[in-house]
Amino acid sequence: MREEARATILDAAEQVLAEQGLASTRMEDIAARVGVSVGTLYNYFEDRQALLQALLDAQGQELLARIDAELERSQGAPYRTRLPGLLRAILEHVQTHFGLFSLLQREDVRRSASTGEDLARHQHLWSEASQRLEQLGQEGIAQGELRPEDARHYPTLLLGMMQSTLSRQVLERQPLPIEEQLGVLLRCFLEGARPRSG
Amino acid sequence: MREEARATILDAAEQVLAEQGLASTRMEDIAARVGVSVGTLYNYFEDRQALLQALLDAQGQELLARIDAELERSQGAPYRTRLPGLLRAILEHVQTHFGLFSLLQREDVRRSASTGEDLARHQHLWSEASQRLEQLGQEGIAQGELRPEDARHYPTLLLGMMQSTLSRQVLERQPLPIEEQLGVLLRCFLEGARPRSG
Amino acid sequence: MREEARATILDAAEQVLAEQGLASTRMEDIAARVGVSVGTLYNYFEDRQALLQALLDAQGQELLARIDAELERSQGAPYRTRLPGLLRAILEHVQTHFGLFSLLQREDVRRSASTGEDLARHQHLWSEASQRLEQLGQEGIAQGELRPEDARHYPTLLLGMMQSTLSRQVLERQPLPIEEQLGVLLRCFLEGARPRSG
Amino acid sequence: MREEARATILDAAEQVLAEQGLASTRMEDIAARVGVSVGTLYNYFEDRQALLQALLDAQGQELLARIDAELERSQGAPYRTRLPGLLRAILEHVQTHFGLFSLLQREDVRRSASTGEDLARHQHLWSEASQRLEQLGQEGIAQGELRPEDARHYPTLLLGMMQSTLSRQVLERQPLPIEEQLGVLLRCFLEGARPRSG
DNA sequence: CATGAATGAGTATTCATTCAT
DNA sequence: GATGAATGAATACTCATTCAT
Repeated sequence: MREEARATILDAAEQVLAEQGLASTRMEDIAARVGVSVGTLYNYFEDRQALLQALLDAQGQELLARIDAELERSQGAPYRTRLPGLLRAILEHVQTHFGLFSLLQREDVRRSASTGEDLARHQHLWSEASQRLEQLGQEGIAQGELRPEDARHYPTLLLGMMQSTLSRQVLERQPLPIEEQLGVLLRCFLEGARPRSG
Repeated sequence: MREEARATILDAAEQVLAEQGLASTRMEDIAARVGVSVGTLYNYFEDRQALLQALLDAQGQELLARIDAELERSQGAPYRTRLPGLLRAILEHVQTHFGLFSLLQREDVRRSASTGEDLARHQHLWSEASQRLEQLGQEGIAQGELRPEDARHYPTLLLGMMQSTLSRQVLERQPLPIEEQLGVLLRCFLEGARPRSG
Repeated sequence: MREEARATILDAAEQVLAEQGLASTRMEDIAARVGVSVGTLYNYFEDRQALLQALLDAQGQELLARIDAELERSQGAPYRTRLPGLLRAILEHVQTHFGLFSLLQREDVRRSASTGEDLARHQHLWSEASQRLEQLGQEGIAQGELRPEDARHYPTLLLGMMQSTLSRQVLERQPLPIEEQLGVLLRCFLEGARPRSG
Repeated sequence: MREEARATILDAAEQVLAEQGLASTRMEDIAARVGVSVGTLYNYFEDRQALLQALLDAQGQELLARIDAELERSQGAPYRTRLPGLLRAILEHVQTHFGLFSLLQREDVRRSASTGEDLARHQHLWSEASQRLEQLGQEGIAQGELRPEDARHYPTLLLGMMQSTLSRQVLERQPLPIEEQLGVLLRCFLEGARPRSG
């Protein structure tokens, strides 16, 4: 199966990339991890760039699929219930693929592309995810759970808080249980840092 | 002046880096931007790594200096006044050096260091900035302006929101006036997204 | 065959080295001589230093092997017969690889090694060869053919005389038949320059 | 004084050369040793090659002068007395400048010269020294102290024995007193290694 | 004359990519 | 389809040399 082989390669690529970083990951490293020779990589991907791109695309698709699945699952539930579910889904995905998630926001991928195609894809993923969050946000507003004022910034802010939280864990090598992260995020996002009187 | 020359080089390096990205910035590009030959770069910096490191260090120092200056200026003022000032200082700096700011969170810098020294420096900058934010946060708590519960996460969350906001502007090529960003950040951070009744 | 390829490269390297000298032999020169591209050299040797080292090692091994073979062959024969055989073996080898032989006594190789490992190997080769000569010398003493007094200097002196003889031939571009060299060496070493009366 | 400055530079050059080797001695190293700037070096020597050449020439001249002085001093004395004096003079000189002496036999110097001029000078020094030894040898023959048969090889052999003796001392880091070296050399050269009966 | 910052040609080394087997 | 040796363009870095001060 062609697709199976591609997936195997992408898995290996993600591992190596997470371990060695973008710049120091050589095609041979990936091949070695898969257990094949470099030539084989080129039978499945046009070139290095295409492989990386495919990896990012795959990750993006997986994340979106996960988001959609969660939204599907919780359909009809109230915003207060759906938001935590969605955030947990994202947190879990991003934590699993943290190495790549960092890469997603990195410029190399953008820059190293001769065309601006990569940038477009990245933008696309980001905006797709934002859209889902925003849609849910509309529900929140409709249910009186969110201030409508800053609505269009909520996705960005939420994603930013998630990322910095995860980054900090990596830097300090102190992983936090997902539930705790979730609690902090929800409290701060929904209630704000200022005490609510009464 | 040796220091002057170093600064000139670092300026050029920042420009080129922001334009071309870490991976595709060659020493010759930087030299060309300064208007000197490669050899000259090596008269001022041990090697490529040292130059990049010096650049990051300089940026870090500048940011911390700016933060400290602002804190100094607003000393004694109430938290509600000081926080916006501090955030504005950070926003302005980061916006000015956005290209590099992205770099700061990129792994290449971490990975390419054999010793892991870079990681340490990055950690250090990050934690220094966080410390300042946290100290101010303590004031906020003391003045009853902040919930003490999630205090240790506030710096991380604030920095994360700032970064994602800036990232989005870059991706969408729609710069936001600083005052507006500030407004969104303060409202969301302090008041939260959920409407405050009454 | 990996070993075959390595040997081919080493052969080419020796030629180029002998023609151009250590300092002006570029990796590309060697590659060109072999008829491959530079990259290929690096498929077989870690780096320039490793290639040179391998070359010296190979030469050393070959010389020692030749010495041992000759000693083996002449085993049991009287000293007066064995010495000429041994010297001829050495002379032939050194004459064949004269370019490299000069290199062996050159400092670059020593100095360029960060670890001093090269020095050790050179010492080792030199002392291995000396040992064989010394052992044979012991036979000579036992058979009453050598004064025991300066025994420990004989190997050094013999090797020195051989080298200077060969050097002179190179400088003056007047090669001497091996048999003649052998004659001079044996007469001078054994009988001395002062006439033996009677 | 122009000549004085040149001499100072050459002294420094010899030191650095002996310490670091030909390949790793940079013009700046020499300048630093003298305590001047690189530019100054170029005020006294055309280029690096010229400086090195001047150094070798100076050494050669010094050695020849020393030999001539010794020959002058011992003029009229019997061969048996003059030879040790001459050898001692050479040994002392070579031991003093051992670093350079090694260099003298190295090919880099020859090869790195675009013209074959260096080779010529080296040949010249070598042959000048040999001539002196040979002349003395003629006396030895005339006085019945030397076999005439191998006369033209004596200088080469003597110089070779001296060099290998010195090399060995360097390699083994066990300096030998000059008198002892002299003894070994004279005995072996004059008497040979084979016992003289009766 | 001395200085030493600037120069830039020259080289070792890497690694994505190809293609004959 | 898999292989992996060969390729060679690309790049960091060095250091002899120059020349304005």
